[in-house]
Amino acid sequence: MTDPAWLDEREQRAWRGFLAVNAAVRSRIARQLQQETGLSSADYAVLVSLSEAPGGRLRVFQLRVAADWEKTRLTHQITRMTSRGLVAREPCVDDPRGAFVVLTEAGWDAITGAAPLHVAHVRRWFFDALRPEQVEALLDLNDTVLGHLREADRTMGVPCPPCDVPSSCDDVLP
Amino acid sequence: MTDPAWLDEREQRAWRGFLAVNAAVRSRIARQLQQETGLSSADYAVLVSLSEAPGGRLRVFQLRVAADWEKTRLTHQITRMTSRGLVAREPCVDDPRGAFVVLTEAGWDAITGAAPLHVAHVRRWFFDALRPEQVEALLDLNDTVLGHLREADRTMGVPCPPCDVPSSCDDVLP
DNA sequence: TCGTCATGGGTGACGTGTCACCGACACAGT
DNA sequence: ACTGTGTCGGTGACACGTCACCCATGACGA
Repeated sequence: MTDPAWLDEREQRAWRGFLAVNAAVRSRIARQLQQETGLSSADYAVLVSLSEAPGGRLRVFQLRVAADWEKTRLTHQITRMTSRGLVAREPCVDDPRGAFVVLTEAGWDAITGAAPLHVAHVRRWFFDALRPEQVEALLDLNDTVLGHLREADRTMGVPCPPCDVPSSCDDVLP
Repeated sequence: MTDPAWLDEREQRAWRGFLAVNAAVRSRIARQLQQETGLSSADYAVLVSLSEAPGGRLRVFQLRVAADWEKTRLTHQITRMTSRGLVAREPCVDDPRGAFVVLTEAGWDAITGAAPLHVAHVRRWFFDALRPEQVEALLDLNDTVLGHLREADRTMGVPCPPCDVPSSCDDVLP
């Protein structure tokens, strides 16, 4: 192991590049999507998660786990999207303190219109640059780091997600 | 080439993982750094860029290029950091409409205190999980994608950075 | 000399994210 | 009944990021 108090030159480059690439790709895609559809990346992520759920409906905490967001962030996001007519809140009969979020007609239109554009941007700014073995390496790196984080959460007190939810997906999709 | 209107299963996993890993690692590091030092990731990035410049001084547009930030974002960030005493603005004698940003005493203290903690977090949440060949693959991926983006900028109208600056580094450093 | 345009930098409004805190409900032990 | 404690969800204040727009300076041609 090298000196743990600092990063060596390779690690430095790898870390800064890791941040720079992600920020650059995301900002390009977010800006274009915003201009073309009026949707932010956060809007898009919520719409995708809901559109992948049966009936376009999800409990708030399911959406929270699916997107790996903080509770309050999601509450505010839903409030704003409700005021724009993209989603709607519905009370939950089983659990009086629970609530559903449902895709509206306008929400369906928004996500079906935005998804092809978003895919095109992801291709253009990301996958068009990558060779197949680089995609493979990325998959490996993702699994490794996410597994590492989950393992750390597990050995500390963090419990498993409270409910069965498809998969973790942050920010921009698909 | 596969159907350009959609992502196949591997691409989907790679892309969502790319976003999820980055968000998870960054949020963990940002939260810990905030708790321990009161510095946000944006604060830290600015402090690092300034601390790497001779005299801890940089023209505003140099800082902007170094961090690859939007102009207004940097202006607001500097204003906030100035009000907290971490940096100071100084007029530029050469260019009457220019301005310098300078690290204050408190700014030096903040960055020298925060850097070792930050490095420890980057190790813990990121490099501790990675084998050397994964770091190598990440370096390759970074260069590939950043090169792709720069190439796209070049063939379109985007000019080169207006000034010679060390290197692009977004958000959190080192 | 007078427009015109590019550059360096800033301001204000507004959307977004986070923190501290609250309310309602369920369930445990006493 | 009575008080924790945990879960599900929300509110308000404040920090952060972006957009549209402004001001000042300087280069350049008519």
